Amino acid sequence: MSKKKQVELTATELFQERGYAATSMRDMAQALGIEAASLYSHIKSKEEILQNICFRMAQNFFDAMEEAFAEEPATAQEKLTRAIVAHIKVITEDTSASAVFFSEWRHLSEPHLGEFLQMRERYEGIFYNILKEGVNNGEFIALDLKFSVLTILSALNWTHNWFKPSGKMSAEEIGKRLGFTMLNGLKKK
Amino acid sequence: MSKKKQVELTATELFQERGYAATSMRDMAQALGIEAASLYSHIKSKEEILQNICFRMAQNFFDAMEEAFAEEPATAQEKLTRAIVAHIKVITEDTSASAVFFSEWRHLSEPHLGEFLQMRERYEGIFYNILKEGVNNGEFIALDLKFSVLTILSALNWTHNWFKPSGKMSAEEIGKRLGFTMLNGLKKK
DNA sequence: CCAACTTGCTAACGAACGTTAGCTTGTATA
DNA sequence: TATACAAGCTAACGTTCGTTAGCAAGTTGG
Repeated sequence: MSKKKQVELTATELFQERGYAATSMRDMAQALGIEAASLYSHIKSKEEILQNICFRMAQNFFDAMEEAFAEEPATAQEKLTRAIVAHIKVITEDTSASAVFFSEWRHLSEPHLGEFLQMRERYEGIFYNILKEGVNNGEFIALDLKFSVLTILSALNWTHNWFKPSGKMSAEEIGKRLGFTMLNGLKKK
Repeated sequence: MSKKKQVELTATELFQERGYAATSMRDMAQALGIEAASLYSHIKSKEEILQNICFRMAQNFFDAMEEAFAEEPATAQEKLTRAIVAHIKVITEDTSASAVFFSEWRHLSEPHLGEFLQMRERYEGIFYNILKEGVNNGEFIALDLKFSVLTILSALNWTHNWFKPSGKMSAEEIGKRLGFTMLNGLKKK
């Protein structure tokens, strides 16, 4: 692994744990066993690390979605399940970067911040369209689309807080369960 | 409103917007139209503000839960719905403080941090027990309890990100809808 | 009215921040 | 072998941070 990759990995963990603003270059350097000034042999700036994390994760989410829909599923339910599974897979592949992605983007400076927010909006639109299709073709109950997209993403996006690779459930399984819960609810029929 | 209350309110909004660590005393002072040093006429320290926010919100959540269960509901479903509604009411009553509560607690120093985490664990236990009761008495499908508590709380806890008092839905309505979605799912029967 | 308190200010402190500059040593390449 | 580059270090910069100290003016209460 390149030193630059190591720097980013260490930074990601520290950003997750302490937050971007509360993580200093000296913290990062110490964790890597070097001096803060030496970090600049590998990176341009502190923010460059954050940008890399945020835009890489954003791209991962879009890639996963593209793969999930490589072949067009027949139903909106299938689409939703696939979208949820894909989303969870990205999160669980790198929970630290996901955590940073979900909460530290606000520290991006312009124009990166604006770009990031646009990407996010586009991504949410994918879920919106799936739900809309499901409501329109009668698969889903009548619902407030925006509200429901946010509810689903809320449930999904907190996964990084508690997912453990060593835990009982695989990412696929978690995704499937979340999909099931979203579609069927908790109540016994 | 007392000046101390104003300081806390302003700080809450800034903490929400920028994060605790990235909000300086000078930022807060500026927003209040005074100098940073003057803040110390009203507060002891920066962290005192954060402590006040976190522990006040924690208490609010417990109070709301106590009120929701003033009379013992008959079913686990009713309990869950009440718990969800109560939870959402607290969040929507003060979305800024809620946002700070959910994400900035990590900046608390010990022993406050430890206390906070204990309170949080106790609160999650309430949802855990409701789900457990529902599963045991056959109201809910067999499920992984921990996973489901986290799913529900995930969905609920992101509400502060998008709830708008001026929006179409009241807090009660949002709570009811979230409860309905959790219990029944999106799928049309 | 006067003393005590409150609330603001300026000035400053010691510490911490992200980063640059210059140097040294090790490594790679022609 | 000599040169160029990489990767580290120390020292330092200018800036920012949370906070304290001392002062002045306004407010409150006896």
